[in-house]
Amino acid sequence: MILKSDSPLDLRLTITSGQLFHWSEDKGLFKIVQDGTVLYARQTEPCEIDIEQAGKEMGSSELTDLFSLKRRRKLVLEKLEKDRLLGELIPAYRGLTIMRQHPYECLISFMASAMSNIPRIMRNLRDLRAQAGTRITGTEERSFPSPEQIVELDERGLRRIGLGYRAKFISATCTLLAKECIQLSDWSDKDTPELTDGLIGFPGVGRKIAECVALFSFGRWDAFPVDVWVKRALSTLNPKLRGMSADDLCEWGKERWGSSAGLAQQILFCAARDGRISR
DNA sequence: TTGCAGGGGCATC
DNA sequence: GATGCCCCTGCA
Repeated sequence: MILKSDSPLDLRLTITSGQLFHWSEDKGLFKIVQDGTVLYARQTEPCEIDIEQAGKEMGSSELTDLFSLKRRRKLVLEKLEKDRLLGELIPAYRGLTIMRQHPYECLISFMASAMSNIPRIMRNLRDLRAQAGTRITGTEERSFPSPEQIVELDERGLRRIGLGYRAKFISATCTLLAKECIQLSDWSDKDTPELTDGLIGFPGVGRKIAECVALFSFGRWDAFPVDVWVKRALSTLNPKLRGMSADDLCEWGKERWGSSAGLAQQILFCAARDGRISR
């Protein structure tokens, strides 16, 4: 299946931008595992991605949604380009978009990311899938385990994977999800503050993770997760922000960029990580 | 070898 | 609101 975008869409930039953990690459072919599906995606043109899949088939509208192709990204970028802090960074990240992941998988994945680093996070999550997930037919991959499967694995199993102190939180959150039969997708009707407050209700989930889940799985482009990279980027670009707490910077970012805050955040994160914002 | 930081959160003060 | 602790890894 061919996915077409009305503006440049950089598959590599998007997949490797730190928003998604369940992927691997072989010579430009990206394999993405999510929600019982394995996607094999390749960039064919600047605005075009070729996708094949195995397991639970996604329809074209679901794939369009996954890559946020219905969003007016061009308008968002035009707005950010006029911003004094971000303007010069935009050309390098024009093809970057925000994907829309499965909410539950996104939540647990970002819980696993706390005080970690990307290679380790991806390894932990790959091991978690391998040990507790269900085989996806037609592939060697296993899906992300359900809350029940993680509860069964137990905190000890999660610790053996190397999740450390995160194991207790992940186990407790999955116990809650299973016992209360909570479907996070039912939370789509909530406005963003209500949604993030609800997510913060889970053990081990604070402001940062809640904003990530709102942005990366509920399509809330008004969310603004602040991690150490974004914090560093902001204090370099605007010294007045130095010393502000992550929570205050979160408010500041939402205030400044509104419905474009999420993409602004992702650009700041990538630029800081890529060394484009000199310290 | 040791020390430290890495996409946080929570309890305690 | 600040501080210490949670657990593990990779890197200097």
